[in-house]
Amino acid sequence: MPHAEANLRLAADLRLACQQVSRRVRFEGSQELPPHQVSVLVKLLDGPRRPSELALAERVSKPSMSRTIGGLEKCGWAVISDDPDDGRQRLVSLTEQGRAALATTRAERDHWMLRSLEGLTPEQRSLLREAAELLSQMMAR
Amino acid sequence: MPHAEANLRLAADLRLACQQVSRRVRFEGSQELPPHQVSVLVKLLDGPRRPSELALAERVSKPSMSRTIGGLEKCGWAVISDDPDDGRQRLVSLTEQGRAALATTRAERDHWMLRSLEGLTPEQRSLLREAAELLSQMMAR
DNA sequence: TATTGTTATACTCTATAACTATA
DNA sequence: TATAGTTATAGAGTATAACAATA
Repeated sequence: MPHAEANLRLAADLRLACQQVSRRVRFEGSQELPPHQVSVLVKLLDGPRRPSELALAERVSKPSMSRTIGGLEKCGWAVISDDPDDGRQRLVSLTEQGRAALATTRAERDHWMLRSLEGLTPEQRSLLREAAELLSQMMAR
Repeated sequence: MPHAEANLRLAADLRLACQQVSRRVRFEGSQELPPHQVSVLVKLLDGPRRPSELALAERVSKPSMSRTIGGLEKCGWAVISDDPDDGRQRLVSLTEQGRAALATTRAERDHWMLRSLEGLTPEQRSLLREAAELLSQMMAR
């Protein structure tokens, strides 16, 4: 079946292309914040979260998340407060400095991507716009 | 200028989509080989490489690469030999087992991507094929 | 007794600095 | 003296197991 082969090649090429973009964005786009911190800060944009929620969402262990949010607090990018209703639980919240640090990192990465788009035709940009939307939908499923 | 804003949004969306694909491929696609080992094994596919070449290409320090290739050798996925012409230099080569381990990991990751493509129309697949090719060209520059 | 989170401990990958061997 | 690579050591980030506090 030639369809199956073409699909597999598409899968391989698309995966490699996305991984290459991702890798280069991370290495060349910015060195401000490490990836695991960025990922947690992004989740905190929507509002405060409990450590175990974050650990589950980030697919890391609870001790690892303890350490990560400890680092964020130490840097002044998040604050950890006690839950008044349940003494076992805690709540991690983004600070203004954290929001600013995240914005800087994101802007740097976007700028790297923007430079990669230089020289493309309007048709090529349109193609990538549609592809980005489709990929985003696929990943949301 | 509305063009600049649209381009920035494209850059941000495309970056996020690629990073999301990359992240999920890595977490959900396979656990066989760690990313830094995969990356080195891929470079060895083209032929033997010197440790310092690999360190430069991977953007890691020479001691870090020493450790990585030491691990590859210990697992039987690469062999490290001396250069007969220059006693300072060494050469890292892929073994058949290394080639097989890499193929397995890649197949697992491609399969994950293939599942993500399920349910797409021929037009959508065609869109992603063109996008993958374009992204690949952009990253090669 | 179950749940939330932290501490204790260890492993991996990273780095810089110091060292060995060769040119 | 310069270069290729390794060893020494330390700093992150990860994990599991054991613990403390609370429900």
